[in-house]
Amino acid sequence: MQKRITLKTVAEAAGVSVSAVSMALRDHPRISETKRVEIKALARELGYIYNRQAASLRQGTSDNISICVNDLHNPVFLEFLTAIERELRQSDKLVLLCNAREECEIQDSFIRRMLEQGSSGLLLSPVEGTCPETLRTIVQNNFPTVFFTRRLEDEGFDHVVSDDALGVGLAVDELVRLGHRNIAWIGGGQHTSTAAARFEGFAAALQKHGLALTEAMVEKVPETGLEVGRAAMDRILRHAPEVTAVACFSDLLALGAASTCREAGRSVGQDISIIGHDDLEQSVYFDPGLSSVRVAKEQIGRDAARLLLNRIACPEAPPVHETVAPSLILRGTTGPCPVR
Amino acid sequence: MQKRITLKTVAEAAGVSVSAVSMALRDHPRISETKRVEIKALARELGYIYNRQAASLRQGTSDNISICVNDLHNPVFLEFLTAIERELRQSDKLVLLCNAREECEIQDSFIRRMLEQGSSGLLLSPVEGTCPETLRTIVQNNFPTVFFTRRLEDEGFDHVVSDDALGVGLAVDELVRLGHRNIAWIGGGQHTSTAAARFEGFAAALQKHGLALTEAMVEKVPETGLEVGRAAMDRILRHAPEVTAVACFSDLLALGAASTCREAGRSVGQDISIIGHDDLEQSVYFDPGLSSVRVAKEQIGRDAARLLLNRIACPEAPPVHETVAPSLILRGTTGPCPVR
DNA sequence: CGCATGCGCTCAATCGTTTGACTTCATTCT
DNA sequence: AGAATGAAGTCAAACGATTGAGCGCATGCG
Repeated sequence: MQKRITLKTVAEAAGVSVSAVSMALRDHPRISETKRVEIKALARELGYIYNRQAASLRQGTSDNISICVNDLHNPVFLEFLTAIERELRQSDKLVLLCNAREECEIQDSFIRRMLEQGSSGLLLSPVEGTCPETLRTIVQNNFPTVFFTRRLEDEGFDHVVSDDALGVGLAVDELVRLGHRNIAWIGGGQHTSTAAARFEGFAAALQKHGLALTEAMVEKVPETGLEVGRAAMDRILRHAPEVTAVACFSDLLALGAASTCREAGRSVGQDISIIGHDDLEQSVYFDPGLSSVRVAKEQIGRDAARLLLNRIACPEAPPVHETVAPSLILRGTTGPCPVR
Repeated sequence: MQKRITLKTVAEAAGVSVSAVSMALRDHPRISETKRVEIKALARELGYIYNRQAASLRQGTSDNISICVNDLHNPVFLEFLTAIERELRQSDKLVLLCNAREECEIQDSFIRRMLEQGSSGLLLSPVEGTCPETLRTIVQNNFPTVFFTRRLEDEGFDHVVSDDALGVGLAVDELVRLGHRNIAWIGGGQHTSTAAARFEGFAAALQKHGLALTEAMVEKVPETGLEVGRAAMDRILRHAPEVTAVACFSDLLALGAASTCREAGRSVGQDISIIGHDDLEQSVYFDPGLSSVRVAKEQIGRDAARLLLNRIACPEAPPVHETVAPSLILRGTTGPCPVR
């Protein structure tokens, strides 16, 4: 096994100094056109591999960016990631991804590791119950960080989130307009800003329309999976049969709820209306298509990425808080309130 | 903004040499118990952050491992990842993840970047049409690499895959046992080992049972999403109405197909049987539960990770090829062939 | 002709950590 | 007593790329 090809190897082969090679490869003007071409060709031929560890040790910077997502099991995060990566690829940053699976420990060790690796910034959709220790690490090392999808109470950090309360408000308004009076809620049992805001939006909207919020009509489930939605809907059908419409924290919950309704012989969109939240790419393909609150994922991802680049360039700027308005997408799961 | 805290900072504060601090932090026996405790406490107090770039530059090794997945849109890859990460976390390796979104260029630049970063190994579920250039990069730098879920024709690499042909064979056997004679196929239009093997398994099984394979009954779609499955099933219903059972390349396709059938008024599991492949975690929650070929994701992920660690430890060992047998999981979407 | 200018390149220090060689001092063995 | 051993550190040379300073050499100008 031969030794690693370094600048030195190339320099010796080309009969020039190490610095000349370094500069040639980076198109530094101090090196002549002819030499540059020659050196580059030689480097390629020898199979030279740039050593970023050495480079960034010397320079004190790196051009990779870390993303830590609370849980990839919800496909909505994939959509955020796509938008973020699209934006960051343009600036030739490498994106390193971590799926924290809603475990604080995973998130923690990833962040620490990224600091050790010299990552230049972090995009964070924090896990439920993110420990203060983690935040301290970020602050102490002033690690450029932008929160997205979920924010913290601490106002000192940048964040880009959806206007969750507004979104649920839009959903409830539409259900009321369709004549529904007994509207249930599924989701929002997590201790996250998103869960809190969406439920508050629900409660506020009910109040605005003078509707009651009874205990049997609220299912504060702690997760967002399909199966959880199914079970929650089952409880609602049994304990609150008067319900004709359901607003859900997420599309996954809504799809689960719809499946329970169908099983119970209630036609979704006619006997009972269901609205999700997030507007997953695949929600349009369900039968009937899921009505949902469309979170501006493209914009949130893009803006979070840009904000991070700004923050890296200018660490002392005051924190930026961005709240992006969602919109309502109506498909087949919502319809007029059935007459008794 | 203060300068970065380094070993030197800590050493000066503790009144010892830089090497002493380095050794103390790594529990080197040459440092006494008392000094070690003292130095560690001081390092923590000062907020010392280990600089891995410097360390691995010096050592010529790093302890992070890269995973590149062809496309996270299929949730089955999340399940593989979970298994892999579980295994690697034990050995205190950092896992760096890339979603190649089935684009060769993304995969390519990730791999190159990982070489530059000094990643110690790669787990790769290669994108469709992985270019030879990429493989050359891997070989030339003898970058320890294990392929999983999809393999290459090149026998020189390690791989861990499911026995795809066997899996589809099991599915067809079951459908035949249930009395079906007109069995259609959806999927497998991609240029991947998985697509080829699953379709071959289908064709071979039909032949074994003396059944015909007509063109109208084969939908070689190039993707695996829900919507593609829906469209494919639609074409089958129109052009091959005699079909009573469908074997699919993936669960996503199968779920799409099932949705089309329901829409067309065909009761899935009674009028028509559908079998998926992969056995996604969520497939059990659909209504009716999806029958599927269960790929041993836990085992494949675990073994791929272990294989990689072996490969890293021993780069010259002969390549290992592992094929893991899947099993058949029957739920509600399969039933006896309806009598005419 | 002599001196400044600038081009094109080399030199050497540097980033932070690791590690084999070396030092110092105390203790043990012969 | 003198040599040998060992414990607990220190020293300095790496790892590979970058970069400010420096150095010939040719050209231009007065």
